[in-house]
Amino acid sequence: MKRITIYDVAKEADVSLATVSRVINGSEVVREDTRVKVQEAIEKLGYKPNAIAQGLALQKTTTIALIVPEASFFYTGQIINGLIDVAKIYKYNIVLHTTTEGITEMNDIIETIIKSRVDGVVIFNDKLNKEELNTLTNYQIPIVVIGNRMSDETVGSVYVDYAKLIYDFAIERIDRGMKNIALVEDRKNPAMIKQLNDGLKKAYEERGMEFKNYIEIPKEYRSSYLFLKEYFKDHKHEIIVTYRDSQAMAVLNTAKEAEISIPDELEIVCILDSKYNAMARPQISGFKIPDYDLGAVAMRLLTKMLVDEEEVMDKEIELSYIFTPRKSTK
Amino acid sequence: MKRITIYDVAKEADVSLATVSRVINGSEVVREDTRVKVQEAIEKLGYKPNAIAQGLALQKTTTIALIVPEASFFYTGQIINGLIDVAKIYKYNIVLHTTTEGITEMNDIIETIIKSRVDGVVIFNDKLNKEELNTLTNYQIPIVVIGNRMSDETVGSVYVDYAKLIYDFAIERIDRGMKNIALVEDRKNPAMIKQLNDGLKKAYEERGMEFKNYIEIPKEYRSSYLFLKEYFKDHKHEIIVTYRDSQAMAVLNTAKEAEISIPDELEIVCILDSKYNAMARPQISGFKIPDYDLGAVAMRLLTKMLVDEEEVMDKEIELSYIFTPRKSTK
DNA sequence: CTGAAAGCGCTAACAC
DNA sequence: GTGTTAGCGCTTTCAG
Repeated sequence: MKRITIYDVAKEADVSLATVSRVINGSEVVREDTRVKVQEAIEKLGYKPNAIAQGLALQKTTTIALIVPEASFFYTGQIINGLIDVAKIYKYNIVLHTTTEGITEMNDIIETIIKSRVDGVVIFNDKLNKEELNTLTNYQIPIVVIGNRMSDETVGSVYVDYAKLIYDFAIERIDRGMKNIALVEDRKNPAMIKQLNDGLKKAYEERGMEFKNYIEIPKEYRSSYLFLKEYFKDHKHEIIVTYRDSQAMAVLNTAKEAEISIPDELEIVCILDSKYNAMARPQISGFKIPDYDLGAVAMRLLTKMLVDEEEVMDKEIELSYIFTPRKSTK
Repeated sequence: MKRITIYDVAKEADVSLATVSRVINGSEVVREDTRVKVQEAIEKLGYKPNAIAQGLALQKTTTIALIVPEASFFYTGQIINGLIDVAKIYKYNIVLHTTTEGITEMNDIIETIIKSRVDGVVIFNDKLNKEELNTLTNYQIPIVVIGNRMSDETVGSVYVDYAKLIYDFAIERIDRGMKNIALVEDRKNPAMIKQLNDGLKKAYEERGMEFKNYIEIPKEYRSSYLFLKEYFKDHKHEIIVTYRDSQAMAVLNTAKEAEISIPDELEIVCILDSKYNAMARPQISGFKIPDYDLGAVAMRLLTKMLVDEEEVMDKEIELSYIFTPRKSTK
């Protein structure tokens, strides 16, 4: 099947290529019968406009780049779904880039993004430093960050305030007399853990105490599970907070093995809720983070920035969350 | 920052644009000093070649389309990672398309894929019927299917033979006297379940029996869990096979609640293994499917097809699996 | 080894 | 309403 172009259609319909172009783009100024004639020619030849050529002519690709940390599809799947659904509405294509933990290939990614002339980029949380961000903004590429508030004027951000989330939670618990709250490190999400740590610190300070129960997983342990198994031999807390479901389950399993009764002696709370929390026994409490919305709102914000150029107020959008108490909470 | 083009670089370096193009593309025939001169100009101006224009000129986008079912990032994440890693090596970009269960927007997706002039497409399992596939092949777009063997000559496929997998397993168990094996329906993955069902049927037939324990989840139940809770009141099996981890956990939880002892009275096996299987108590046995490899091999196959045009032998690649017995197996 | 010029497929003034 | 034509930014013969 020969590549068929707008010229072929023009010839077939016996009009100029300009007219075909008008028909394709739904321009109003085409007489009905010629429109039909062109449509038929298009149909007959199976013509599909070449988006690349359109992109060149229009200086617009209707494509955005999405950068996500590689391993985390477990946690970002819903966000991506939200993003894609909105992108579909606005006919945007998404090119997917992933960053591998540790390997700083971010420069390569930015390089290909610039070359590919996408209209905008959405990036997950903290994997972007100031300098890299500047490279992008220098090339006038609108950016929306998911997961972190960004103070930068030029980029948008959509996030959940984890510090506030855990702060509110901690204050409430402390005031009910549960002063022994602990937070489990998560090597894969240092930025999140920092926010949680900050929130806890603040809560404790405000109640005239100091937050000390940050449970670090020593490097020599391959998994949280293995470490916690040891940890519980001589540690006790009233509440343990983890970021991911798998860590919550590690706490759950090791606590049970140490014969710590849940929820009577220990409450377990997982920040990032998932269906697996509900499948654990006892079921683990969690915060319902609006992941789908994070993606959808981010994409919506980006399209707005793409249309209104600079004139989008409110480039920082904070979404809220809901605590879902389950059996791991008294 | 003004958009800077190859002309600007040419002017800056005082050469023709043809020469700049040669430098960009690493053509051998450029004298060293002019190459340096051009490089410096590129550096100075911060020039990045416009991939869109290159695409137009070369009739090649170095981009492939990836189509995955929307909800399933949980199960396809690793496959995507494998695919992306290989794509990176060959400098291919990936545009991501998702299909929503039930909604037949496949035609829209195919439409945009054709328009976007990608070099090839990778699609997950069975979400593609013959007709849609033909649309793509008519436009000469190489296709690789992940998850199903395809008999079609023009498309490649990378898959695990689930029928064989479960057949081997069943034969082994039956011969050890465990004749009461059951399979749980999975509405989200009918094609997979069909393969499993076929494999079980074949195994039973060969042993002079009939396979009857296909556990359908009636539509009125919102989750497998709710149904299985009822089911176990008057059903008993020696082995229950599920496709996804969440179903295995539903079996696990409901069986425990029905005071069926695992693994003594009931063995649970999950086809698609995951870390959550290992976190359950007792830990659930599973088959280690080479998901990352499925993606990586698919992408590698596609690049081969892209280069060698038609001349790729062995367009059907079967990958194997490993049974991982855990505590849910005696 | 380098430059001139045609062409990739399409859009958008500008004429008619 | 419709056609003509000049780009969009780059690659690639073909001369020189």
